[in-house]
Amino acid sequence: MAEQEFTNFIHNIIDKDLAEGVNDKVVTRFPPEPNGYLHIGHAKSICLNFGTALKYNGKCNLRFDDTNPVKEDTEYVESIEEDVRWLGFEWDKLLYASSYFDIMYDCAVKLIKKGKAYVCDLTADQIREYRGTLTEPGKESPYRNRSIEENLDLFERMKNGEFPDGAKILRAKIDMASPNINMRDPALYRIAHASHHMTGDKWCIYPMYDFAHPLEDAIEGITHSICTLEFEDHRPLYDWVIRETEWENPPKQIEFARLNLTHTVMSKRYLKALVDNGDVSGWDDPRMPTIAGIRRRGYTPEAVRDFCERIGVAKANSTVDTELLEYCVREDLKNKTLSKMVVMDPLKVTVRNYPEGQTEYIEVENSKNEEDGVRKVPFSRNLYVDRSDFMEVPVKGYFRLFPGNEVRFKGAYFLTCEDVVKDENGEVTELICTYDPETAGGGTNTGRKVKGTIHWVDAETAVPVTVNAYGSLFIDDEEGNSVLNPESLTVYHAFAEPSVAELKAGEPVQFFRHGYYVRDEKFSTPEETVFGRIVDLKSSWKKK
RNA sequence: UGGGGUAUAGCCAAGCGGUAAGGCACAGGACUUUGACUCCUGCAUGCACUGGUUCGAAUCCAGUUACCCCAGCCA
Repeated sequence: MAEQEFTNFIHNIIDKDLAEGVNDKVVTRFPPEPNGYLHIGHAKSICLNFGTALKYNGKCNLRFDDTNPVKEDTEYVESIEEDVRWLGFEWDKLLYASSYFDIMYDCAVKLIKKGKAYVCDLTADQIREYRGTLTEPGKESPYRNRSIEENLDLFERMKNGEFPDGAKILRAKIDMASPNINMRDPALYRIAHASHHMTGDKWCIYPMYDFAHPLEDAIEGITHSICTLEFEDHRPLYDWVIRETEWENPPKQIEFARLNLTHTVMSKRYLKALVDNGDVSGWDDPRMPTIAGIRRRGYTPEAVRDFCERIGVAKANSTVDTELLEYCVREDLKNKTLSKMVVMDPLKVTVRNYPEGQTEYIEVENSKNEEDGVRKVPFSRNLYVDRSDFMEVPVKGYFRLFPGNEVRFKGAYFLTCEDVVKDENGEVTELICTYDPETAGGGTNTGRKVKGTIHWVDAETAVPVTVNAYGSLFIDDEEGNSVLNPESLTVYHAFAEPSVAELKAGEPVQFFRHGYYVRDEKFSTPEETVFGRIVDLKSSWKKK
């Protein structure tokens, strides 16, 4: 695939900053809070941050924004590292916001000394009342004008653990009448007697996001701090913290719209509920929009990166059609997969005029690319074809198997359906066909043309496999809300040509007509080989 | 009804005063040992709406409308 140059409004900003000498280099960061698994929406942010650094020959850090000990866990740290690496990015430094707690504390003291922060004794409820509303200004806390000395003393005692959770809080002294609620004396430090996954019990006060994040960026020398739209209102506070704590090269916060995908729920809380309720097998269930899930489903990092570039970056809220993601997956897989013959819904075929007990080995190319070579596939009197490749009463335009019609069995012979065997319910259970020995190899030299070519497997040597056909986890209800799709998983007991037994776990393969699949080692057992569907083939026929 | 944002095709998205890129989807057609792949072709007299400025406006100005975000001691 030709590398295309994708650019976006953030690059425009950086170009300008570089041209004007605001910055002489580019340093970005991907700053997840380790409180859950990453999903495809995070992939957009990862590609943006790491990709931007790459484009400008700069650096990008992976930074865990672990300022809230009660929600964070090392398990998530590990999964995040793995996911970023899987996507193919290398961080310059692996960092933790928690390692800056000392510096942050000093910054808070500095603010107090400047008269820009104070310790407030109001309860959470009182603070909410004092904050005012969207349309009415707030009112000042009675503790707002404590002396610097008293604030210093109180804050130190907060740090020393003299007060219980919620008893006191450190606040910025900005403007209780600001139309921007974030500027109405926001909380800087709260008391939380909780054990932190990195710092243990060293601290019992923890910085709030609005205070911590700009400091983290400034400490690391981040030039462009890219975040999502909901933080736009926080930018004045971000800049305030940087300014008041007096940093020389202030980072610039730039906001972009987070990714939404059709038929996909991206909320961490909701995804966790799916896992907890047992609606899915885990965070890495192949139907989950998590990076772990799509990885196990067989999506490739190349495809995900391509997707993230194609969707672009802008400030308009939008919902990208899942079809584009699937297109990217097909696009990547089509040139790196071998093709195999697998019959999902088997229908027995007996080749009436083929010698009983005879088996021949037919040469079939492994893919469109000659360099992938050929393999031998057994053919005999008893075969299976896909039920969907036969229609007793063909609809207009159907050119596969139907009574009296001749089709090509891929790589083998031309076969004509002569008879149909049914059970007592009238179900077709078997097709009686004849083959033309003159058409060996697919009959290119007979001059006769057939419109249909279908895949098949030899009944004697076929390998039984279980195939999980993953569909959309969500569908829209009448109101257009996303609800769980009860048909998100269809299990097929299929028959495959013998060579699929050699397929390795995680190695994508194309099953003719059906799509791209991958062997799922997590489900496979010595007795049962399990494949999962990565993505369907596009077909103009199925839609008619 | 305070503040901050956003509106370009079915879905994304370029565009930054000189006459609407590109991709997905869709529709035709060619090719084909799988109806896939590949390759052609088509797809906004118009950029939320209404005015205005200008030789010229998606781009500038004014007003209007719609949608999103903000009242955690979450991030």
